[in-house]
Amino acid sequence: MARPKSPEKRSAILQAAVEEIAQAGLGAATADIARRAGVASGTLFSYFSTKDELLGELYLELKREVYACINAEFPARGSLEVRARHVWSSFLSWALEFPDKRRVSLLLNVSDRLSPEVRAAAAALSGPLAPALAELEQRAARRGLPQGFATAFMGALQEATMEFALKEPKRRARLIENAFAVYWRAFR
Amino acid sequence: MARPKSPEKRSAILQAAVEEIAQAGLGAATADIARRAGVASGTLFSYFSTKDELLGELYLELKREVYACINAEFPARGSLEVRARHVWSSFLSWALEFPDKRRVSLLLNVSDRLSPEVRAAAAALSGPLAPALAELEQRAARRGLPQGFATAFMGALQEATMEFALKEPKRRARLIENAFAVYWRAFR
Amino acid sequence: MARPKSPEKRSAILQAAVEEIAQAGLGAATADIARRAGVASGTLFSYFSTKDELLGELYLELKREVYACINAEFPARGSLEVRARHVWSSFLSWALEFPDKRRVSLLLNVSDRLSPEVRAAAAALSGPLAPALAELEQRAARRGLPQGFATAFMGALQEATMEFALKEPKRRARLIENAFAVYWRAFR
Amino acid sequence: MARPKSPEKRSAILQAAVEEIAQAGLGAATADIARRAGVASGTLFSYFSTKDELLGELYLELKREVYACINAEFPARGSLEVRARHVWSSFLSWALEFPDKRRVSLLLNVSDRLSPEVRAAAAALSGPLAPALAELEQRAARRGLPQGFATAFMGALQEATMEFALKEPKRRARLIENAFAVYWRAFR
DNA sequence: GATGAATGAGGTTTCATTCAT
DNA sequence: TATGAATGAAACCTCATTCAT
Repeated sequence: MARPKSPEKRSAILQAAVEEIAQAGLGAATADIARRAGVASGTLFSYFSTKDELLGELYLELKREVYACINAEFPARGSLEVRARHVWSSFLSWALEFPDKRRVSLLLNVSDRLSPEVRAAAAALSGPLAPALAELEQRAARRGLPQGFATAFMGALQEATMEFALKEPKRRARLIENAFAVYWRAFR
Repeated sequence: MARPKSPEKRSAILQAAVEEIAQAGLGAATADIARRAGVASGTLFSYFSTKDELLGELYLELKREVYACINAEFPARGSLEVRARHVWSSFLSWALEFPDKRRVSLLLNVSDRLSPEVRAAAAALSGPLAPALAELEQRAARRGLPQGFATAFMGALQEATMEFALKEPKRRARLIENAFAVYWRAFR
Repeated sequence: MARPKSPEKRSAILQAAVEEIAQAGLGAATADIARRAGVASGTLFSYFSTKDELLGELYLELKREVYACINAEFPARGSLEVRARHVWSSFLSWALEFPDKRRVSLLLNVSDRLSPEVRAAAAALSGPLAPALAELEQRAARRGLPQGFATAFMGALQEATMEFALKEPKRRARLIENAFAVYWRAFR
Repeated sequence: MARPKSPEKRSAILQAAVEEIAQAGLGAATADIARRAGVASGTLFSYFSTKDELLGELYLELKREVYACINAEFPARGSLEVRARHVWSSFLSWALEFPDKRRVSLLLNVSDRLSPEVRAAAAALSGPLAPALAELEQRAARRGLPQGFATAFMGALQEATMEFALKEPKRRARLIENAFAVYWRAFR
């Protein structure tokens, strides 16, 4: 199964899935996704043998995209604060530019439809960003917090920040900076 | 009246919904919920006319429960830090004691199946806890953060904390305290 | 079953059935009928052991009512034309005064929910009106038409007349008279 | 296209609907209709998106059929009597040949499940038959009867005739002719 | 006798997936 | 390979009827 003959079609399906799921939730019908992608409903299943496989691939694709975005122009030699701020703001840029993708990513993350394999694969995707996170984790550890906490915390705070940034686009830049200050103060 | 509609049955349905949804997601079948509650499938609809109504009531019930838990023994005359710590730890103990309820609450919150009315009703439920949150918001405002941010931030950080507290029950108490320290440092 | 302790309740149920069925068709829910009648849903079944029994009784009641209306002031000694005209116009008065009852009667008649017994009982209800119809049948027979045709014809023509009388209440009286002329010309 | 949606299947569903509804009324289950048509229950909904749509299409199909039958060999240049007699007898032969279809048509007509659009579309279907009916209406108008009455009257009388023709197939031809004589006498 | 909560079969409709074309 | 018609399990919800109170 799943023999991608045309990468364009594959992308079209994934993109259509984002839009459809952002609107209708994970219950979005495969037929609707296929229609929006401009392919036949059966075709979808020759690219993804199962709806769950589609969801898994979609999740990985979205993760790949965020990480690509964060890793682009990553100031690998900057101070930890500089690197942390980069992670912070480039993720938020991406999330604010593609709110549908972010919502789908969240929905998938919270759902029980992602196999452990997919979750593991997603975790392995972070790339050059990883060392910076590791340093943050060290600081967290010094404060008696477990491995992974700093990252989870950043994610959670970004989540909260997003919500407000979407409501008030005008103050967006300031909000992002001020929220980072909160984060940084906690770990400095 | 022949037989009053029994509050026990209503509770049984809500409780069954929690368990079923925690396991199967919001797509859990009403028939399964009814079966688990020990009532006929039709009975569920005489307590909640619609699946969406059931979900809404469930959400409110869960919110009522957390707030009841937080407001119990609320140190209304303590310092802000004391009150914030109370909110922090009593919420976490509820969430850790009833992880299913927390998960369902989260699932509902993220979903698009809650009517604006329900969301409004849920927001109106916080009670004596409200003034403490308001004070936290004032501090956030002084740091250029929008109204509501402090609360959202606390929620987000609790979310992250939960995840780790569930993984390592033994270090739970320490984790909760340390994570609060992080929170407090950010706003102090 | 079916032990009518309170004739008022029985009537209330039948009246409610008329209104509910006129609006919602024969699929009207017994619970809705009961509610409209101001009795408990279970009570309905102590007056009529089955929905079909209710429908049958309702049909008979309606027939009784039309016939009572037609037979009141029946000009038993008038010419056939006088008597036929009386049947004609008194039926139409009733039908126009109680369009709901007429509609329900029609719906029941066309449906397959009336037992042969009920149909037979209904046919036996016509009373003093019968001889007049018998005379009309004789005339029809002289024209090579089968037993029952004249009556069925009158019913069908009344049906058509009703439809127009309901649309234009102002010309009602003239229409009724003119339509009778058509009927009478056919059999004179 | 993979496989064109087959007109045979569509017809089979409509035909099955006729049979099932003739027997069980408009409440006939879609699943039963599908089974009788030899298709899966879901298939029915790919031909007709809703039960009501099925009913509407069925009504139109039946109307198309009667009109086709009446308009075949229509003596457009005959006298009004000749043309009226053609309408009369061709309708009756259709109705007598397909009593189920006639019953379903009647049931639908009396029900409240036909949208105004469908009723309008049905009315627009009469074709070459229309002018003849118009002439009949003129005659009715001269007798003080409203627009539409002559047609409704013919329908009503046919209804009555049918009933008897079904009971006594042997005298059918004579009955039809004699009943037409009654009609014609009324308007001559 | 009256009530209305409880029942569960059955109704319509959706949708992931298969497979003939 | 791509198509979309076909499938049928399963979902939500209704309702006639029963029966404890």
